Amino acid sequence: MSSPVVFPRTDATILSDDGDSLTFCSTCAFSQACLSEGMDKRALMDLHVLVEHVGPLQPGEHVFREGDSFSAIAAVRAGTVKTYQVDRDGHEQVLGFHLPGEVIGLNAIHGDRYPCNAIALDTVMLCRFSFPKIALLATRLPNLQQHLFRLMSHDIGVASLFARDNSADERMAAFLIGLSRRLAARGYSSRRFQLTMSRTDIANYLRQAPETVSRVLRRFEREGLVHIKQRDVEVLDMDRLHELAATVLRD
Amino acid sequence: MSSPVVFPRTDATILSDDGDSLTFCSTCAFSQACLSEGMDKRALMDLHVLVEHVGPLQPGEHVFREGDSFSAIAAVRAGTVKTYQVDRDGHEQVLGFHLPGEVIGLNAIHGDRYPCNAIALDTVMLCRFSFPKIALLATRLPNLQQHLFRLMSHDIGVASLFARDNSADERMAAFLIGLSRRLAARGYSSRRFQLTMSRTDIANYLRQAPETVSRVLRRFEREGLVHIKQRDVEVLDMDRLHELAATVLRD
DNA sequence: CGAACACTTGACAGCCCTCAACGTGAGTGG
DNA sequence: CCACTCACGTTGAGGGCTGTCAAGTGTTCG
Repeated sequence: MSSPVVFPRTDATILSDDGDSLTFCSTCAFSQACLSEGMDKRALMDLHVLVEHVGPLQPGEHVFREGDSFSAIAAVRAGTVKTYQVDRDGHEQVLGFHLPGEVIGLNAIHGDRYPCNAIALDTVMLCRFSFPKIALLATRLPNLQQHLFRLMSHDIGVASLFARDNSADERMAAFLIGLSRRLAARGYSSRRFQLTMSRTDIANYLRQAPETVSRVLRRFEREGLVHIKQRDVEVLDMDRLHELAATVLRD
Repeated sequence: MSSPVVFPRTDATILSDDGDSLTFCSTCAFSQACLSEGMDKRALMDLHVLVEHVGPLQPGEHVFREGDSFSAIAAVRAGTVKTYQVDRDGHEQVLGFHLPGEVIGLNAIHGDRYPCNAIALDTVMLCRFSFPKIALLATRLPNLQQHLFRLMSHDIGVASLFARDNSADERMAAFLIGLSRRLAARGYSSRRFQLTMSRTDIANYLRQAPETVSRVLRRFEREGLVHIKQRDVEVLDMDRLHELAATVLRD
């Protein structure tokens, strides 16, 4: 909990930028920008020189804290990052869970300070991008600029998903389906995966009581929707789960 | 309701771009970008040539509809624009109310289609910006690029404010305080203003029943927090209202 | 082995949604 | 000027979902 902020002091953890970077980043959030046609080799090198590899971070280590001055965004390379705020009563509010390939820190550009905390839930690897530098580079690389616009535009809609007044069942189903899809998009299994966060974190994210999360998951298990052992999830009936989630995900 | 989509066909409503544009836009969402130092007169002209003045739109007219192909963002110049989605059961979900000086359409960049509908609640004037053009211009004007980044970054955090675990009172107070602040930021009165949206829209936005909105507002009135006549609001006790809203707004 | 923590399960209550009825104001046509 | 209509808003009664409180179980780690 009292671990140091690792973000502003990455010097010790920056890996050398060897030739493997190109393949190393093939699953990164910026791969589309990097690999898209129309970006010449020189430009690609500029982007890769910009990257600082950070980590590994241990569970409980913070990536950045609320109020830290904003200087960089980061793509999750491995592990899960939780973003959260703490209100003046000390209550935690989970804003999101960020999986490999996803970008954190975009909500800090406005305001020049991080508006939330970011903490590693397991062993986390990051790619750090100085924002002034990547923004400058984006003026020379329209594809990169467009990619940044898209990333931010995407995040605008995500937060409002679980703000709806859906039932506990629907939100939980949507949460599981969402995880499944995001993992599948990065090449992981969509049917079997691990919950890297506690029931309490899930409850907090879905705006429910931890007891409700527990009850709903148990009921899902009894009804044959999923099989859950500790934090290992196996989806048994993707269709019915999807049907439940549909009112939240709108599809 | 069945009014045509006015956004893709602005030709008839584009006003001439006379010399008054510079003063006309002084309260616009892009004024900071336009007027900031470091942007030469040539660049400023480029931006102003880009603008298409749209409107006036009548109440009930749509700015764009969900699924329309994305081509432009727009700054609200006057009036209020409501954004909303409709789920497959036909239920409406209000995403936000957009006041003068605020920008709509930023959540459409990702996906190339508008993910929601936008409708005028009263008489609305807009400034329309072709997104490909303004993005291209942003590669030459770092201040403009930075401004677009900030606008999007800001919108990322807004949606998560009214999540469900706050009480009806707290959310209503936060809604009123939020309106008050946003109006004040644009030069309007922070103590007296009009609700341009119906109780039903407010309820939908706050994830409550219309009856709850009605009851809460009446109670606020009985307790001397506000004076409400129809849709005219007068804030009588800003401090107590702010105190109520604090748990939602986090300040 | 014991302590701390996470998770589960049950009982109960409260907030708010639903359903229903009524009041109010604006616009219309006679 | 008034009756009428219709959408919007208000008010009341009742019930369900889920949060709160409490206790018990399982797991991890020193």
